[in-house]
Amino acid sequence: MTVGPTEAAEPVDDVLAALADPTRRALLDALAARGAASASALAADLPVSRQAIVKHLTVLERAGLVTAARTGREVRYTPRPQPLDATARWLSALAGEWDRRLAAIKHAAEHDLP
Amino acid sequence: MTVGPTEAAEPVDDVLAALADPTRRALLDALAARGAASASALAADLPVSRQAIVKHLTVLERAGLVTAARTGREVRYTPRPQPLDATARWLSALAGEWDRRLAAIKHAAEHDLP
DNA sequence: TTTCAGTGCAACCCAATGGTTGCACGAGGA
DNA sequence: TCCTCGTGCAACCATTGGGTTGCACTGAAA
Repeated sequence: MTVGPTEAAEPVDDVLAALADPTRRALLDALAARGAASASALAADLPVSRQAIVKHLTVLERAGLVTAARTGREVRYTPRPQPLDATARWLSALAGEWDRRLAAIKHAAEHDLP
Repeated sequence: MTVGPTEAAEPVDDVLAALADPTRRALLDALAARGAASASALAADLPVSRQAIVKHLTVLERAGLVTAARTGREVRYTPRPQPLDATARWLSALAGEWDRRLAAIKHAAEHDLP
């Protein structure tokens, strides 16, 4: 699972960083509601400038959470659920690992030092 | 599920923000490996100062990912898997919702505009 | 062909944040 | 009792990052 200290370029890194910003989450919500939209269209909904939206979309694209597709003079962005699901699984696995380790330590404590 | 734009004080917000930092993830890894440890002990493992560790632990505690317990003159921190699991579920549900919406939009496009 | 909506690029601003050092304080062990 | 280890607090620094404004470019409609 490679959760160890040598976690350089962890795939979930970009996703977590992208999801950490509330504006970005709102942006993803708006995108998911429409199915696909351009930066300008999204800027009309959110209380930030188009340029800010574009920056966020770039971050989201690097995280694989959206894909960009140019059609004529506009660029439509579409949400991608896959990395979301992958990260969910990663988190879940990590939680499981913690549970295991903590249980093992507790068990050892109860037996070796009574 | 309240994923809407009025997502003030979203419970996963703190968790995502906390998990977004790689140093913090390494810190959690070290903590989970030991089961529990003090800030000073953790500082011996990671390449940052104790004070930096303390700051990170504060963030993690606010996110519910660790709990602090004082024993004598030292404070031992213990990882808490629960918010991790909750966030995993939240992400998974969000991914599911995206899937639903995108499928519905695709379906509508194929039928209403043939 | 002229006009206009949508993008792309760049410079700039300010607040948040990860990190450091220095020092004072309190609890335990020698 | 004295010394020491682990904390807590505060000031401070550099960088990142979210956000804005301004301008140049391009494709499509009038």
